[in-house]
Amino acid sequence: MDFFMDSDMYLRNVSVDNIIFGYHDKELKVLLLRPAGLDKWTVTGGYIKKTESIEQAACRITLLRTGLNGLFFNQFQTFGNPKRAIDPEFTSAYLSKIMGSPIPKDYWIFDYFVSIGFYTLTDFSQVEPKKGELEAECVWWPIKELPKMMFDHEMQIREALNALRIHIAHYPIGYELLPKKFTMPEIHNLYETILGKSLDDRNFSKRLLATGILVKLDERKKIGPHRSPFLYEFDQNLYDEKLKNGVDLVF
Amino acid sequence: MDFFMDSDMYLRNVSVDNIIFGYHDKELKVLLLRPAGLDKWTVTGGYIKKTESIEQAACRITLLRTGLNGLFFNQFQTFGNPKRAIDPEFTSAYLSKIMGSPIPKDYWIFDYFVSIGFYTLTDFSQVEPKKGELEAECVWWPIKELPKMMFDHEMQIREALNALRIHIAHYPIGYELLPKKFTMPEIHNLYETILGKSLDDRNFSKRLLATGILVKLDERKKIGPHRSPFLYEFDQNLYDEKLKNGVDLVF
DNA sequence: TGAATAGTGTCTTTAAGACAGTATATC
DNA sequence: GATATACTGTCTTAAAGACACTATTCA
Repeated sequence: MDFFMDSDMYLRNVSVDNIIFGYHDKELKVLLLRPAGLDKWTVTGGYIKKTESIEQAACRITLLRTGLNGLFFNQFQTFGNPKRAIDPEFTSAYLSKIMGSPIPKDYWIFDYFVSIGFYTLTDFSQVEPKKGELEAECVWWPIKELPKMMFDHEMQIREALNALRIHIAHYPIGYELLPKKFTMPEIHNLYETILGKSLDDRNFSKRLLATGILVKLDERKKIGPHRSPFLYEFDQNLYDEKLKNGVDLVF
Repeated sequence: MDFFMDSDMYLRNVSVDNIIFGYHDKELKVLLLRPAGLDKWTVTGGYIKKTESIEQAACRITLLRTGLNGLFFNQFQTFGNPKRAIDPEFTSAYLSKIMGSPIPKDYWIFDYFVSIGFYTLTDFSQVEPKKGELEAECVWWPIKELPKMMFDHEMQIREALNALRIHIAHYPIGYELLPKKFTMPEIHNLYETILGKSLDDRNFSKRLLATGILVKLDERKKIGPHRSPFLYEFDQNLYDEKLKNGVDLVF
C-alpha cells in the first residue's frame, strides 16, 4: 500500500474523508469499504499528496473508488480531536503486519489525524465500486441500513447528509444524479429521497418549474401500462448560474 | 517561540486560522497581527497540540490574543493547496534567524499547511489585543479598510464574513456583541453592519420581536437631546434554543 | 421651538401550503 | 373497463416588503 511505502509523499496528520452518496431509482446509498479481516466499515478516504490540493485529493479518492471524474462534490466539515487517534483494533490488525517490524509507540502515525470531510454525488447504477488491496469489500449501502462503522464515520455520514440537505435548499441538484433526460416523477423522487420526506407533487413541480432550470421536451418516457410522463432536461446555462448564485428551493 | 522549540507538541502540516471579528458602535473590525519587520498582516492562527481538538486550538488562540474565553465561534472552511506553502518572505525574515542554523530545504515545515478556518465574535471595546513575541502589532482593523495581507488571508476574511452572514440568517446573534442591556437601534445597527446593508427599521423590529428572543425592559437608555430608547435583553432560554434549533431571520 | 432620534401600523404583493379530480397508457 | 400513474388549478393563509407620520428629549 503506497502510503506506508512512500509516506514522504503525503502530508502528515491530515487526511480526507469522502462520503460518496449514490442515488438511483428512489434509493440513496453510500459507498463503504470493509478492511480485510474486520467486520466494521469505513467511508472512502485517503491521505493528501504534498503536491495536490485537498480538493484534488478528494477527486482522486472518488476516481479511485468509482472510476469517475468530474462529479459534484462539496467540503462540509473538518473533524479533529485526540479521540480520532488511530483505532487500536485497526492498528493491531494491519500496521505491524504491513510494516514488518514493530512500530515505535511514538511513531507519528499514532498522533491523531485531522480529517477534512467532503461529500460527493453520483448515480450508483453507473458505478462499479473498486476496492483497494487492503479491503475485502467496497459496496453501496442503503443510507437507511448502515452496517457497523469504524471511527466516527457514522457521524460523518450523518453530518454529510445534513449538509447535503441544506445544500439542496439553496442550489439546484440532479445533474449528476439523473439521466440526461428525466421525468418530473423521477426528479420528484430524488428530492423526496434525499430530504427523507414526501413532497406534494403539485407544489413541487410548480416551484421547480418556476426556477426556469428545466426544459420540457416534446417527448415522453414509455413506462408500462399507464400514462407516459414527459421528459425534461436541465437548461445548462440556467442550472450553472443557479449553482453559482443560489436559488431558493426550500421544501 | 514555542512552536519551533517544541515542535513535537504539535500536529504537522495542519493549523488553525481564526478570524476574530469585533463589533462595537456600528463598526465591524477584524483582529490582525503584523509580524515584526514586515508590512503585511495576518489573521490570528496557530498550530494544534496533539492533545487538543481543533476547537480547543481555536479557543486557545482566541484566549491568547483577546484574553477572553467562551466567545461564540464557528468552523467555516478548510483551506489546503500547495500554493499555501510557506511564504518565502516570511521564511527568510524569520525561520533561519529563529532556528539559528540553516534549514534543510526538505524540512517538513516547507510542505504546505492545511488550515482549518474558524471565525470568532466579540465586542472589540472589551478587548485589549495581545501580540506575541514575533509580532510588532496586534490591532483591530475596520473590515472596510484592510491592510495588505499575507498568504490567502484576505480571501479567508471574505469567506468568514460570508459564512457569518449566512449564519445570522438562521441563528440569533448579538449575545457576545452587545452589552447585556441594549436598545433596538443598537441591535438594528449590528445587523446592518454585519450584513453590510440597511434594513427597514419597522420591519426589522417587527420580525426580531416576533422570534420571542427579546425581552423589553421597563427602562430607557439616556442618550442625549432626543427621545430615549427602551432597553431590551435576550431571553436566555429562547436564545439558546434558537441557537441550537435555528430560526429564520433572513433580512 | 428646533434638532435629533425613537417608535409604531397599514396596505399590497408574493409565496407557501393544502387540497382532488381528470387524463392517458396498457392489459 | 380496470389499473396504475401523470398531470394540473384554485383557494386560503402567512409572510415579506414598501411606506410616513407621531413621540420624546433636551438645548
